[in-house]
This record gives sequence, C-alpha cells and structure tokens, in this order.
Amino acid sequence: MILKDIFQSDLVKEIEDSGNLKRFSAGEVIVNMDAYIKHIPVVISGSIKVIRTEEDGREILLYYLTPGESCIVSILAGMKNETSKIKAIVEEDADIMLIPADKAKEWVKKYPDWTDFIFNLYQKRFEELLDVVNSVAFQKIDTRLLHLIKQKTQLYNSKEISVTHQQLADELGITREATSRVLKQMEKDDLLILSRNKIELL
Amino acid sequence: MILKDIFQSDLVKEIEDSGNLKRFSAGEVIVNMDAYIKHIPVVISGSIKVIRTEEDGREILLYYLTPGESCIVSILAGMKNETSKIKAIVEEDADIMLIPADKAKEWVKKYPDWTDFIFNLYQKRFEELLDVVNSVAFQKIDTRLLHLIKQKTQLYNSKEISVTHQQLADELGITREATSRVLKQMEKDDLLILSRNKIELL
DNA sequence: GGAGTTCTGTGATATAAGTTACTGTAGTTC
DNA sequence: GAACTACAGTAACTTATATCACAGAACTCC
Repeated sequence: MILKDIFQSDLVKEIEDSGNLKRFSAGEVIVNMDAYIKHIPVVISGSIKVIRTEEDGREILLYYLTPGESCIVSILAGMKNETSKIKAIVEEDADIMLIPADKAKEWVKKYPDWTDFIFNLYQKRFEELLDVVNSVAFQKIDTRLLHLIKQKTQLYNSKEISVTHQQLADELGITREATSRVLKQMEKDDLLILSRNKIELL
Repeated sequence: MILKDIFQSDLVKEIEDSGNLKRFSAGEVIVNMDAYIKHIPVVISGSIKVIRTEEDGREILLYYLTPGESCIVSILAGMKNETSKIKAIVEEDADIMLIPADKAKEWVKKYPDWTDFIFNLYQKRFEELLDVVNSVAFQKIDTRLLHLIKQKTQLYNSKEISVTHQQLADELGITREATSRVLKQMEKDDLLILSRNKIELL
C-alpha cells in the first residue's frame, strides 16, 4: 500500500493504528465548507477534487488530490481546530485514511517524514493555487477548458472522459452556454469529439 | 523587537546569530521570480508585497507581508532548494531578517515554535490566496479596487494613499483606463477623492 | 413507445472590460 | 516660463463572456 512508499515504517504503523480507512463513492463530500474538521484525509486510492465555493453557490476547482496526497488545508485547519473554507468532493471512488487531527499534530514533533510530507504537499498545492490565480486572471475559457479536460484525462487515465458541459462550467466558474459554444468550436477544430455526457480528447 | 513576541528565547538567539538583518527601500525586489532562493526573509518592519507574474509581464498581487511574517513560498522553496514562481517587492521601506535556508530546515526539527510559525503563515497565505482566486473569478473590478485601496490604507495606516492608477491596475491585472473610469465613478459616488498620485478614502 | 427529464446547441441581447486614440493637466527640468 | 514628462480623463469601438430564451436530441421510466 502507498503509505509505505512515503513514510518510515514506524510512522506507517502509527497511521494504520490510529487512522480509519474508509471507502467513499464518487460525489461524496469529505470536507464541508466551514465545517469543523476533526480528521485529516489521506487519499489511498481514487481521487478527490477540492473546490472553493462562494456564498452564492458559485464554485471553482482548485486542484485534485491523488493517492498519497492529503488535503493540506484541512490538515492545518484540523491542527489548529479551525474551520475550512473549501469543499472536498470525491471524484473517483476512493479509499481514504482518516487521521485524527490531534495525532497529526503530534506526529510533526515525532516524525520528520510527516513534517516533510506536509511541507511537500503544501508546496505543491500552493503552486497549483498560483496557477489557478493566473489562469482565472489571464486566460480565456478555451485555454482553461482544454487544460481542465487534459487534467481529467490524466486523472482517469483515458482520452475519453464522462462529464457534462454543466460540470465543466461549474468547475471553472463559468456558464454552461459559454462552455458548450467553446467546446463546439474545439470540435470543429478537431481537438476533441463531443457526445452526450462524454468528451473524447484527440 | 518583534521576534521576541513570536519565538522562544533560544530560537530568537539562533535567528539573531545566523540571520542577517538588512534594510531595504521601497521598490526593491527581494525574491525574483524563478530565482534560486538561499535565504528566507522575515519582515521585521515595513512591508512587502508578493506578486505572481506571467511570462508576458502581466502580474497580480497575491498578498502583503507585514512585520513578523515571512515569505512562505520561499521558505518551502528554500528548504527544498527549488525555485520560486513569485516576486516579492518591498512596499514600505523594510528591515528584513535574512535566514539561511539550511538553518530554517534545521530548526523545524529543533524548535516547535518555528514549525508552528511556518504552519501559521502557510495557513494565512493559503487563505489569502483562496480569496484572490475568488475575487479574480467572481468579482467586478469596482469591488476589487475598493478592496485593494482599503488594504493599502490599512497597511499605511492612513486614509490617504500615494499611488497611481497604473499601479493599482497592475496589482489587479487590469487596465489603467478601466481603473481610471471606475475610480472616477467611485469619486462621484463619494466613496473617495482623487488627485494626482493620491487617493483619499472617505 | 409515449412522457418526462437531462443535456446540448444556438440565437439575440446585455454587460464588463480591453483596446485605441487622443486631450488636458500637474509636476519637473532647464 | 517654455518644454518635457508622467499621470489622468474620456470617447469610440471591440471582444469575451453572461444572460435570456428556446428548441431539439438523447436518455430513462413507466
């Protein structure tokens, strides 16, 4: 299992002892916006998408979590007993190790591996967030859509993804109509093939 | 000095021993985008603005660093001997303690205060970045401008700030013309008073 | 296989912001 | 004080995206 690739064996043992491995189905919400966080989720298999939501319901995709990663925001919030401003939703059915927040805090003192893990994640997430800022600020939706679709094909390891225009629109914080129009144009440009609930990247 | 308020005394001593306190003038660049980072800057007085720049020269303000804070991205990048994707520019003349990256790494093992410091900063920066994402994605430039001006009045602790429309535009990644138009409208709405190189918030 | 539902396509129109282009004005230099 | 420069104002136009409105296509459920 993936933990062995990341951590030293005594830490793996601790994680397995105090953690709680659970299976989640696509669509389930792991961390609710502003919900109190009591455990830290480490993805063992599957994937999670992390989004930021506005009060009015609009949302925007921040990044995906893949096996071996954790929701760094909830780690920090969890350690400090604070609330989270983001929402984590299972993208592909996932096995997730739930680690009590107090343990996570303890391990920072005890295991350099754990601290490293957190720092590494932080760095990665921060850079992804910087990219989100840039693309939202400076890129047109065709570029953003293509990038999102590419991300998804990588995540699912398939050129064909199962998604509606509305879902893509939501993740980028844009309208469904604009999404449909731009996708149609991309199809004309032979970048992809559209069908109902499905996009095939060429 | 501010370090005493944050850290335990032996860590303060270490910082003072291995750190290098330097004075920087407004406008100086501390961390160059993609430059190798060998020291970590902790702000003692003054302030620093951290911006992300696009290849084409467009940029966007991420957040300000005030006394007692550090550039968390460079901390992490520094520890891992990586490059930075951001630029830190002195906003108000600042005293900055430059800490060698290797020391910073060492202290994580030795001083819980230091680890806490980093985690806290990270959390704060991450949330600020989330706010940037949201405002860029969903807010119109009038709201964003007003928010920026308010930030600046707080930073300078004065209702009157010394800034050109071009500078504001650059920090939001928008055009000078749009900025002028919106500011003019705000003046008509009695939100502020404009003069050359100066904006007074009412 | 008909009724309902979800998804997609697309036109018309509105709006925010960018672009181009020019003018005026306040400060700066000589 | 004339000439220059940086900054600000603003009009005309363009462009990207949102909004509104609707229609048809593709599935889903009796």
